[in-house]
Amino acid sequence: MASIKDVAKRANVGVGTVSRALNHTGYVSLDTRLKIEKAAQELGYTPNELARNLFRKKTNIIGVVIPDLKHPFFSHFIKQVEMELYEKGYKTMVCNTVGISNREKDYIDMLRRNIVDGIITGAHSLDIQEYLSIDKPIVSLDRYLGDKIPLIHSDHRHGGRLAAEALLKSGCKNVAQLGGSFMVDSPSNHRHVEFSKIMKEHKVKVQTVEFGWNMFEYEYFEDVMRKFMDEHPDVDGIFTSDLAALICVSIAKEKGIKVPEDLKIIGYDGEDFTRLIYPNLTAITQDTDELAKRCVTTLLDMLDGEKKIDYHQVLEVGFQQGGTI
Amino acid sequence: MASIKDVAKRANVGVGTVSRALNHTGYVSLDTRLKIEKAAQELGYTPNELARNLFRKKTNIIGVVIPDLKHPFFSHFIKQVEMELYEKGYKTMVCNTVGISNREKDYIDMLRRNIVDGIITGAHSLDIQEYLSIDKPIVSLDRYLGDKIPLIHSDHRHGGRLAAEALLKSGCKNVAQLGGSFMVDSPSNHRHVEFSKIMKEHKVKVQTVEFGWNMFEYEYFEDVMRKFMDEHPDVDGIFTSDLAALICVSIAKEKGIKVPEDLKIIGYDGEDFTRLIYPNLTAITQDTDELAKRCVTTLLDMLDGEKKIDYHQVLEVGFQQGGTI
DNA sequence: GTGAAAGCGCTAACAG
DNA sequence: CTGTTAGCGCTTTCAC
Repeated sequence: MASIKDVAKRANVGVGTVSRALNHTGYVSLDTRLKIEKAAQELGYTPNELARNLFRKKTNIIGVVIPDLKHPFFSHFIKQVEMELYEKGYKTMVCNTVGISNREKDYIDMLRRNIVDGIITGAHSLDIQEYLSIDKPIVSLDRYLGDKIPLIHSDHRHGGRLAAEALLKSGCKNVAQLGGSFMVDSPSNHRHVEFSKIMKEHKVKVQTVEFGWNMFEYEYFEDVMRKFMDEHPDVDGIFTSDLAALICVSIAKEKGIKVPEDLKIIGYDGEDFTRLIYPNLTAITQDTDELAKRCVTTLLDMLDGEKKIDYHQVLEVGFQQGGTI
Repeated sequence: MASIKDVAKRANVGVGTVSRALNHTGYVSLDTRLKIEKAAQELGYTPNELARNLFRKKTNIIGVVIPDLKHPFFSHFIKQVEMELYEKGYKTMVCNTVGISNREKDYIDMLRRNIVDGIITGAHSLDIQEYLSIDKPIVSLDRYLGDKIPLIHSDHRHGGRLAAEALLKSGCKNVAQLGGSFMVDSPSNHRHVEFSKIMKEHKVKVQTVEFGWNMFEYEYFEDVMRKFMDEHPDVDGIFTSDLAALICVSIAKEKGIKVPEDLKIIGYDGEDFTRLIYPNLTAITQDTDELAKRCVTTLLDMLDGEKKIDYHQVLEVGFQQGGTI
């Protein structure tokens, strides 16, 4: 690989001049610039980013840590994050935490080692403690990581309320909610708290089933859902994640349970694939694109250092009227 | 940030010794090692990977270029790739090419700039020419990029055959296949060639609809599928991608067309979400996990330099019997 | 305008 | 066993 030295030699100039010429920084006479460009061209010179990185102490790489790249919500999120980052001149490094303990810690380490300039994390595995000691740019999606780390999430409480109201309005008397692990303190759990609260206020029986910690596999949801439905044939309304909701619709159909007549189902997230069935799944929707955008701009603002940071951003949820309620 | 120099100073030793002690390379007396470890500890020292990278001319980062991170096949693929790479000590950088021209080129540039050690590409946008000039490790999924670049793909020809046979066996007389752009020479298009060939051999009418180039949006598939179904109510068998197939099932239901009685539908890829409907989608399945694994091991073997590389790996496809055929 | 030189933080070779 | 030194390739003063 040709280095800047080779170019300098070939153009009969110093390396500094080559650097200035190629980066359009500082004065270089047209004459020598052309000489340099020609030499660079002939040598097929490409600057070595590694050397630049070392000098600048910056890689322009952002790490994105999420539980499961395959999950519809997260794959949507990361796609959008990647596109936003690209537009701003950054590259995206990804990390699946599911199934492997300590990966989140590895990633924090990458911040320390200067491999990434910042991190957007949507993972829920690590103890908060680990984060408190870091003073590099981190933005969190859906999980409180201390006051120093910006937190961005949908208004899940409102999401829970909307779901509850929809089920109530359609006359449910015995509902259930199945949701992600409540062990971690995440705003995303607020939907279940709120849901439960409203149901109780209306004297409607509500059961809550907790999904296993960091479980995102399709088969797992199916197992849990099937078992639940077998044991509770009397439940007339279910509130759960998109994936589990779709599975629920499918199991209901298999069992000959009429949806929405005998069982109302409402999902959460409202990703694309909930519109792949007919009728569509009724769901509370998150603005995934906007969540991604906020995470990116907030992180880049932190990197910038000048901008004022909003440490707690809450996005509105929506309602997707489908045919399952 | 504390550097190795600081540690050396604090431990009253030379930087070389610190390096050796911390990396367990070369001899260091127990005594000094302890001194060094203590100093490193106290300073909260973490080696700067950037400097290492520069020295080693290696980042341990692999770039993965795919059309669309949100697409179920690709998000599955990339999840698996990421996990395999992590296990082998590599990090994964991702790149969505959809919608943005030239991103693939940007990525190849990253190889030149030493930002990534190698690339796994599943994208279909760039002219092959660009690849021919590269002599760094690249592995291609589903697209022929010249004899120097290992090509890994499913036996799509067989996939097309299986789909055709299934449709024939169930008595279809007038079928259609809708598939990805045929402009690029990709083994994945072979399924349509084979499908068509077999149908013609059996004197069954077959229409072929080509999806737009690099289109992966749900709405787009819905538009195309709906239009097609409106214009061809007489078609009794459809072979298309998972996503489009599911949409097809949904539209059929909406229109009151009985599946599989009046319309047989068979998908391609057989990702998880085809089992989210009841009855499940009948589909030709790819072994996505194995594809990912092969891509990773092949790339790492190239990086290794010692191993013998298999330049053309073809994986068997499977058949998922659902209820749509 | 331009060249020389220092240095980013680390590793490896080479004397001691 | 350990300290010193010479780079890795680039950017940026700082003289000339």
